[in-house]
Amino acid sequence: MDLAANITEETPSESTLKPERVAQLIRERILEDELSPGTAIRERTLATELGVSRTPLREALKILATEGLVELAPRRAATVAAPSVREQRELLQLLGALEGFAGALACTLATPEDIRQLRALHYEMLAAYMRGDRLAYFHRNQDIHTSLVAITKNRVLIEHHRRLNAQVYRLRYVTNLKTERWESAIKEHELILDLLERREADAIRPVLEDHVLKAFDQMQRQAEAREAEAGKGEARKGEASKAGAKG
Amino acid sequence: MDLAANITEETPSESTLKPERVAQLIRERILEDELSPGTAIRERTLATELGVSRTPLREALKILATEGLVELAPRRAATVAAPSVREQRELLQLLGALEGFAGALACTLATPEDIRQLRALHYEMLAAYMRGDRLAYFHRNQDIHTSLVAITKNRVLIEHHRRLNAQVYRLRYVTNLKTERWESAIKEHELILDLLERREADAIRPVLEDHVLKAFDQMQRQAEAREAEAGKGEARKGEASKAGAKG
DNA sequence: GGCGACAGTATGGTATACCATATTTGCTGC
DNA sequence: GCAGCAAATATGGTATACCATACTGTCGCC
Repeated sequence: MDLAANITEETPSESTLKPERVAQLIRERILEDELSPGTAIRERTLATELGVSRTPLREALKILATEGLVELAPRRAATVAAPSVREQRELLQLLGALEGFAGALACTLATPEDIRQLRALHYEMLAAYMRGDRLAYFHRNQDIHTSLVAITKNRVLIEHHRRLNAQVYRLRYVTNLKTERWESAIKEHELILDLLERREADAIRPVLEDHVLKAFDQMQRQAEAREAEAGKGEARKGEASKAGAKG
Repeated sequence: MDLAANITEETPSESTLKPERVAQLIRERILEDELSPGTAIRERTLATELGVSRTPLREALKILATEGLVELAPRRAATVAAPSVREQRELLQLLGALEGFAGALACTLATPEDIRQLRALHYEMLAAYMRGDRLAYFHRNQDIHTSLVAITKNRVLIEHHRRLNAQVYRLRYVTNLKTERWESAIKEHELILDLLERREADAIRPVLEDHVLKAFDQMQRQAEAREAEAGKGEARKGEASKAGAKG
């Protein structure tokens, strides 16, 4: 029973509860692709690995399932969510809707300082682009979208956006990195900033709504083209999330 | 140990898991106001009452907390969520945004059959209005909004809308019933249906976005007026949910 | 040789026991 | 009489033990 000293937190039970910390740990593993979509989560295994018992781990899994990051089936191991192409598109569509609404609101609410901050992030993103630093580019890109939503000061909106973003995080990562859409994406960002500065709520909304979806659809076309070309060779799943893992 | 036969489900462990069933039970109690906002949820008490142990109950609470229906604080009893006025407005604003987006989408996607169904619900709502059946009126109203969102076929959107709706359910109930806004609300519904039929996505969106918010703001004004009039007399909380109970 | 059934094992589901902490109450001292 | 502290109790947090079920591997029968 003494092998439970794995985590070695300095504050054993301070402000955040264990299930939430555990959930955060798993969240990070999922977002960092240490736990890839479709992976079965063995409760005893992961619990021992994290140095906790199954009870808080299971509560964490319930949280993550409600957030849509893992999928629970009765009497079956929890699996890291592997949204179908259809669901991926649904997620991005809603994400775009939220960002479009946020952008329209931001046209009223954004202070000059807010806009300056966004432009700063935009330039940092450009810098990363020039350096070819794809990870930094990706993160600045995320920051811009997150900051735009944050301008609304609507915490409920911010939270829903955060969750949706987490659900498509890997996807956006791949989308942003694997496509040759950088130029147009950057142009769109510049357009968005301009419209925000000119307070054109009606114009900014459709741009934001389509922004991520466009990237997705283009990625889809590329993926289909690649598939048609390669023929087979490990289709990198992502399609049928309910397919058995064995076989 | 044999007193666990309280629930008396015909299928003890079929498709739905216990924590989710428990969550649903608590959800219903919250929506039906058996558990009113701010109420402390005693784990042992409620667990015994529901005929389950604390383990699935706690998992259910984690689910409900993630959905925003209950609030968890470290080492403190879970409480039924009591959103502040500010958060209530944020919730309604996002709800409106989702419905506005859904309505715009529906202008493209809705089949004549969909629109007929909506009109049917609308007339049922009018019937309830004429009868003075406030509960039926409320439910038909809910059905209309839910059906409109369902037209999009976007399950992610539908689910987020459902959750937001649950969070403001009581609120909308009160809003719809306690205000003298029936006429204008009905007029708005008729406008919405007309615009949907004429496929005017750009016009329908702002109507839906403001629809619920308008009702809320009017209710707020009425509440303030009533408060100013009554002076004191049990302010029916709803304001500061984080305020200490002691003092 | 293949298919099916049965048994053993592993895994998720639930209950319970135990622990730490927070709250409350009563006692004591000022 | 009030305030503060201490102890007891109640309550949430976690671990573990036990149970039911699903999966797997093997054996036997067709």
